[in-house]
Amino acid sequence: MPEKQYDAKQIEEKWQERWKDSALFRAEENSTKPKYYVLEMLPYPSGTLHIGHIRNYTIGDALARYKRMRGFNVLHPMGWDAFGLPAENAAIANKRDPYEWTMFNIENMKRQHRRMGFSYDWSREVATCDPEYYRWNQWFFLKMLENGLAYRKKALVNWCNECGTVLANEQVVDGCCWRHEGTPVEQRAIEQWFLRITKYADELLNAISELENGWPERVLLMQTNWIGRSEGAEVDFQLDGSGQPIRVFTTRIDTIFGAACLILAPEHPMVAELASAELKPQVKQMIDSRASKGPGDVDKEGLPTGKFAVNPFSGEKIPIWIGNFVLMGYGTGAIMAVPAHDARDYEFCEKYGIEWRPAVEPVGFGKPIQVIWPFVDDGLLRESGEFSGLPSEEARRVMTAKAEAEGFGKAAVTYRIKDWGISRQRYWGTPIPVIYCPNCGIVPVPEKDLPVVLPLGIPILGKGRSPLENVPEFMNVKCPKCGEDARRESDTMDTFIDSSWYFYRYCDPHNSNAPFDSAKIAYWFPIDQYIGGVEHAILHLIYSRFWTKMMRDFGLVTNDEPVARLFTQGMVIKDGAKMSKSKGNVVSADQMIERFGADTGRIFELFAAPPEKEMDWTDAGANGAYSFLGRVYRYVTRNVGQGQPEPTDTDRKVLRKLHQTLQRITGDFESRWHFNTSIAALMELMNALIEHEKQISRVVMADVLEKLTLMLEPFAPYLAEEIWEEQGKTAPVFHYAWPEYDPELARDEEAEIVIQINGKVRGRLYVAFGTNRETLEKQAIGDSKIQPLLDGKQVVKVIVVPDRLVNIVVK
RNA sequence: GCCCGGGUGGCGAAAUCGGCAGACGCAAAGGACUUAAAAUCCUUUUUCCGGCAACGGGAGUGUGGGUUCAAGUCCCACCCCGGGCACCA
Repeated sequence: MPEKQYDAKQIEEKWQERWKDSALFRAEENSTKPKYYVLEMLPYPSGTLHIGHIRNYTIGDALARYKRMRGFNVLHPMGWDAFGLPAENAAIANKRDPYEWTMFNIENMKRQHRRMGFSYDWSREVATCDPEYYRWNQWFFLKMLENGLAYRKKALVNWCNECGTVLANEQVVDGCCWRHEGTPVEQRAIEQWFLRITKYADELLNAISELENGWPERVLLMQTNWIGRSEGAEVDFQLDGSGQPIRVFTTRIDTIFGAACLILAPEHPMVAELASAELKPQVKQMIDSRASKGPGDVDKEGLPTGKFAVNPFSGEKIPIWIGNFVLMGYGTGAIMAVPAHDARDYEFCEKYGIEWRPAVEPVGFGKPIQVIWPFVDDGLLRESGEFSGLPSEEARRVMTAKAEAEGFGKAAVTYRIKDWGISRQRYWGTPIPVIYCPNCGIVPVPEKDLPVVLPLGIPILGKGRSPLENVPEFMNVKCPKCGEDARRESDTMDTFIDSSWYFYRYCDPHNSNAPFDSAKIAYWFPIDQYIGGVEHAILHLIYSRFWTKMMRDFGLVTNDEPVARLFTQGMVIKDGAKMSKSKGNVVSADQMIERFGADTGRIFELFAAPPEKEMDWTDAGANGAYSFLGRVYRYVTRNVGQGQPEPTDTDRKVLRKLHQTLQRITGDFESRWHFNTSIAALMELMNALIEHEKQISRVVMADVLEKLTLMLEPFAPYLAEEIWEEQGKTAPVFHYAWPEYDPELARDEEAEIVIQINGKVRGRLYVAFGTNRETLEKQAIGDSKIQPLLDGKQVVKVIVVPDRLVNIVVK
């Protein structure tokens, strides 16, 4: 057959037409096959896919296609994280309605996904801005409200002036808004809705050990740090005079005899009574200046109250200060400062000349050791009354017990994680389903009235208050309890709620009676492989785990965790630089496909680097991937039905290479996921096939072409389908089984034995596999190249590693 | 400051269990085909020394030490780069 030129565009358009609107990639409903749920994090519909997004989906799609060929019932869905600020900001900037803007983007990105050939089950597509989706956000919220997991309180919250809304703690980066890098986050006191994620803090932490096999260690570490469990004790100091207790939290109760002063956060409730009239303006200033401070170190500042507190262990009176570095939101908002054993306390007390003394000394060897203050490690207690001489660890136990027995303290655990503030003073999100009634107070919207539909086509103007406040048809409502005039909640939910459970909805996307059918969840969950960027290590991935545990406690699901295995792929950069709009180096999927084709993009993204590492997109590199695919296409088209009529000597060699390739790629899928080496293996196979092109028999040629196509399918599906058809076979390729490799065929004919002298390679032997040590040693020493080198030397030792090497140690 | 990653040719990388460092690709150089270009194909390509050559020899995986017959891989110290956390008491 004459060879044909590779025309990616023509091939890809042809197959897109055939795949369109077909049920080819649908997951089966009542299958006897084992299930496999592979999922890539759903995108925000920002407008266009670029080569950075594509990597994520290419990895997932390769896996989905491979697993189908391995006989799994694969669920591989896609959807849209469609609520959020960018839609609203675009609406303000371009006067476009957020709904229309979002829908337009979804259509465009879906077109790009199809063009890339990703094998999604589009019948399960979910867009989170669809009332049929977000009504279940509201439904969950009501259940949480009922169960005390959602509550409203006035709290200091993170406020971004640019967004004009509140941010969750997880959305504050370096003291600035995660979306506006230069905008410091302010602290404001606002009435907010919170979800009690802290109730699950311990479980979220403990279950991390069960995820260790499937999740990247660094993600688990980040979550561990984020939850920030810390064990210690709460201890009451008494206000000198009134005897009123001031509670502090400490992890180092063993150092309490070294407490030099008590320091309260400026927002601490007792500051009101402790601070004199002339001090109060300074306290207010301290609060304000910290609120407006950006990232970086804030200098420690303190204000003396002139009042004293009594140390419950030593009876000593120590001064009470107010300090800007003490956080109201952590522990009790008050600390005991032990400068001898804490770097921050040391800095503070040195600055203000507060006297201090040590309470713990290093465990020495009888000799006095030079101690550098502060000494923050454990040691032996000194000058600590009855506890002197005890090691720190024991002292903590004994002293906590004493505090508990005498009623001035107890063992306590605090967490860094705080409850999840979900109120956003924004339009484009899920309306929070509550009504404020002048008579009845907070009234949940009855379940039968869900969804509370977000009104469309409304004017979006300023910032600071939800645009919904200006929509009377939405705001004015009768109280469901008493029927009086009432108002709706105008805040909407944080969009991280949408993404906390979307992957459950994929299992039952059109259910109008419940968020999903629990039986379907029991079949599909947990997600076997989740793939996304590491930037979601704490936000999305901790919320999702929380949501799953909450649903489990409501009896909706039986799994404890949503995701069995997580893979975080590396970033895509362009010519060594980060892609960004301002640099103008963002390559859209469309541009890439026009120039190289979807298959080339997929192959190159996998080939250029292992998937967890950063990947540098260069057009020259992509060109290399293109010529590889061209070589494959031309080779197949000119060799279909060709070959020597009789078996040849070369057949064995070619089959060996084929089965070695199969072995490597299968191994990459099953364990390492280093698809860069999979593609390299395919290239090596092609090189070998080209080298031996004319010496391969017809039978072997047909076999090799078939298996080559099957192996290509997860990576370059368009080309695979095309050359499958060229071979006279019936599409689609992924309905055929992944080829098994034959270890007998894959094995090399002879073992190549390296002969070393003192660790340096000096020669080689070719022997049968399994040749014994004695024979190898004899042959190596007797080798004609080796003999002269041993002349006049004394052989000290010979190390023989069968099938690998012989190392002769000489003197 | 603390906690994770990582450092291998001109570049992206490979070496899966301590056993031949640099597979595969890019770029570069030379050549074939072509009126020409593109495309395609062939050859060379870690570095230094010797040789017309086949080839031979030395060095080499951030730096310095160590373990071992053998180290990119294990151990200790340090340097640099990337990421996370950062007054969390």
